[in-house]
Amino acid sequence: MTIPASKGEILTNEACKTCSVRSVALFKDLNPAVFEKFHASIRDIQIGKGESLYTIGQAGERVFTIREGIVKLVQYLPDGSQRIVRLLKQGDLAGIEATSGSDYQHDAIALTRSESCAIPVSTVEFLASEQPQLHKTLLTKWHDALSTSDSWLTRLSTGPSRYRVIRLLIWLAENTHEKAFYLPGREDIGHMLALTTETVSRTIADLRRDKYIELVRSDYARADVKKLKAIVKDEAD
Amino acid sequence: MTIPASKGEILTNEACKTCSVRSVALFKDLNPAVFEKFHASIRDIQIGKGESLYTIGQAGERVFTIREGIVKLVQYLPDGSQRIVRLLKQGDLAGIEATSGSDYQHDAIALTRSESCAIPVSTVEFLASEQPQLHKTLLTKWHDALSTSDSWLTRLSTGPSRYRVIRLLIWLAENTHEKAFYLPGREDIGHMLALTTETVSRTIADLRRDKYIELVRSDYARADVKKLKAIVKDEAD
DNA sequence: CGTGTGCTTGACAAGTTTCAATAGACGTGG
DNA sequence: CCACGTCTATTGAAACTTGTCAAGCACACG
Repeated sequence: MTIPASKGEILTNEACKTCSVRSVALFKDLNPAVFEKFHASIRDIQIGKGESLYTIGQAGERVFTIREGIVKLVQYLPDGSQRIVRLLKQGDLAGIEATSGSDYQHDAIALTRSESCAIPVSTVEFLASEQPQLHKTLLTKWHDALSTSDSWLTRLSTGPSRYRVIRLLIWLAENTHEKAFYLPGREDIGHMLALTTETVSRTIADLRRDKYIELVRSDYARADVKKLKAIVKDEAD
Repeated sequence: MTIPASKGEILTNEACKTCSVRSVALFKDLNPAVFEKFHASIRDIQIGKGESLYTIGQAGERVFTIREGIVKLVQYLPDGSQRIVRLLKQGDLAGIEATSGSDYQHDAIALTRSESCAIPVSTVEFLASEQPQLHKTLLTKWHDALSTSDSWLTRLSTGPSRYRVIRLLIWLAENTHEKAFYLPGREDIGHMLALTTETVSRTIADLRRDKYIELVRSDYARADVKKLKAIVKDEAD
């Protein structure tokens, strides 16, 4: 199921310059002349739903800037049960632990068809030594990851099932530009919130009956974010 | 309750050279001559149980290397309930988000009397520009924080209360050099595991009756780690 | 037009919280 | 030195939430 990163295509320089995530990407502040020299080491990786970018325990040789799609990071307990510890979306960096010389700590699996740039760690390291600003961008990426992790502990793993599901829906709705957002399968949601699929299914069915959310397709939904926030007493925007 | 970091004492250069956490500290690889120039900006901060190193929302001006004690990082939900997202111990870095220019994201409160070194972010930044190795050490610290966060999601926030308590006890026992380890109050444990104090109390009382743990004082315990691991099917050492 | 996969629902069991009361530990001041 | 108040831990009983097991349903795909 894993797609070797080395299999990807090389993107044209032009494609990189007009990239949708350029403004938040790792190399956003990089001197174009310097960047051009290393451009060829970067691969365009496209994977379908259910395919993986990398696997837990693999040597961390590349980081992946997500351009499109949603990727789950999964860890496992000794009994085989799993936990989704984060979702990555446009602009996020997958496999960031590779930049500290570590093996990958998760399975990175696409929830939706995904596009990403695979960047060798050696490229990151070399460019960072030439352009110190990259260090700062990298720290920001670490910071984002840790903030998200903390937020998952505080907001998605605390309180009754209804609140957890609602907070996840708010997150999904607010991290999408379209009116409708991707709604993961009940089992995946369960693995994000430490709940069973049945409990998640009941909760979502309830929220639909109460008109807080509405399915536009089996895996796309629209939500009344304002009302949802009122329920969990989240600060209004 | 917060102790302004600027109030701390200056440590002698000698004290730094023989520091107990020197081998894992931020400046472990630093050229002594360079270090000496910035030594004076570092303060020795000692705080008692219940006092805080910094508070959520404060401008992140310093990072703190913990030399002694246990510090909890706390976040809050809109309804006022709290969640402990990590515990810091000897060698860990508190307030690491300050190095990415962010405000502090938690309340950092001592569970036991604690000693730490307060290092201005400006010092870290300047030294990093002189000694690139420091960048790598810093990335390692970020990586440690994120690994711990992931592990709290996977191991401490998943499964029945008994398993969560046991996994926390294992963590506490393994992160202590003495035979007995610090056992936090039931309420704090509850905030780490997303359980009520009553549930935690019952679970710990049960584990005591079943002889898996034994209190040597109200807040210190000894545990049969091997048996505990067998229960949660953790890989034996 | 079956077959598979994922979603929903029901009924019951198990686990957890809630509310309330009691018991212990500890420090203060009489 | 003991009495008292405070704070934390423990325990019980009832209410509630979530998990488990089992069945039915819907939609997609071959």
